Amino acid sequence: MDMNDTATKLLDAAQVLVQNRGYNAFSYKDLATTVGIRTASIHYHFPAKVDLGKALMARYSDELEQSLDEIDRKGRTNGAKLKRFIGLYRATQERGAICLCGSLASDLNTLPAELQSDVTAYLDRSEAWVSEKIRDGIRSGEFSSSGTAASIASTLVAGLQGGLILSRTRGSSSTVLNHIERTVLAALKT
Amino acid sequence: MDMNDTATKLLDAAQVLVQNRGYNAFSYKDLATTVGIRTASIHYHFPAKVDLGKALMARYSDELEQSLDEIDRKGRTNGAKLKRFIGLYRATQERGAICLCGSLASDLNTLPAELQSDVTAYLDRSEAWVSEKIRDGIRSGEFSSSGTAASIASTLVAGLQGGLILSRTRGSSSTVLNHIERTVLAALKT
DNA sequence: GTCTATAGGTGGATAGAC
DNA sequence: GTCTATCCACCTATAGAC
Repeated sequence: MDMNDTATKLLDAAQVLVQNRGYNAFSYKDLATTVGIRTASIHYHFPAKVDLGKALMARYSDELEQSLDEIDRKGRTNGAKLKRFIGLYRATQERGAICLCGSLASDLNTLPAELQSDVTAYLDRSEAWVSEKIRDGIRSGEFSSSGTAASIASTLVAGLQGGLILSRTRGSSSTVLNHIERTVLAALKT
Repeated sequence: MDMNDTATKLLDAAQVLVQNRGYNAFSYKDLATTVGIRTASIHYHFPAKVDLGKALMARYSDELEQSLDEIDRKGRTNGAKLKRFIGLYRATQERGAICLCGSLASDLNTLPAELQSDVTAYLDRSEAWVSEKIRDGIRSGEFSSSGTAASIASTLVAGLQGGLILSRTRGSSSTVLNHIERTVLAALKT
């Protein structure tokens, strides 16, 4: 899979546009301008917009799995793994963007059903992974929480998605993600 | 101000549409169909779409102030006040909607600048109010937190906004807001 | 694979009659 | 205040030449 083929360039450009403007606010024309071809040519690679959306979510979900694998390999404690997970969102924030999935989720009711389910699956997967790390940490004594793993995981994922959205109104100096990290990690040491 | 005049009906319909589908995904035609007039007539009340958006935010911000006033009057403790604040979001969730401001914030880069600043102001105000309750609670000894008021306030507001967005992918049985309430209130008793 | 040309629909918005 | 009629820009998508 050539990283410079047209399909990949289109996916890259589309992802930036969705993360910055939303699924309904970008057009094949925007894409065509960015990549340097005509709108009709895009339809050769992605017959309909929903096909582009599906491909976007497929790639984004693959990348999530790779990131989680890497975190599981490199993180030495569950706490360190959670910090690395939060780091994924920080990287998005630094680009002034929001999560691809958060963007799609906020437009959920306007999406084709086949795209909705991909969004749901991604968010479920994120939450399940976080929940697992917290559960492990509680079992091993690393954490000692008064709350359940599910409660804290839910709070973290919601906070990260909302935090990215809020931080765009604050500019690049936003400290929302730091606040969330601190609060959630503190909740794991009660 | 007649609650049944056309302008109010238009605002009501537009608010539902923005909270369910987003600012860019609703049209004057949708509005016209709902209210039972023609699209051209809408322009008499709101010359441009941005005027409608501004009016929507003005009303929503007024309602926030009223709600916060009421909460300050009726809530007996800071903890009770925070629970009531979370209750505002629960009401939105039960309608299957998201916060008007969360919806607009996720489309922020596509909005006219004059609307962007209204969104920012609303979110800042929410966070400032929450922060104040937490600070009061810490001072009075009701709370005993290891985190700062700003950190926890930020986490709560981000969590609520993100929580509403996530809970749409989970259907009406979503318990995200309960999780957030539990986690944040626990963070105030460390 | 990419192009030109075009279709068919929808967007916000305006002019002017009533 | 609401209507009809209309404008022009934009959207996704298709047909068919190259």
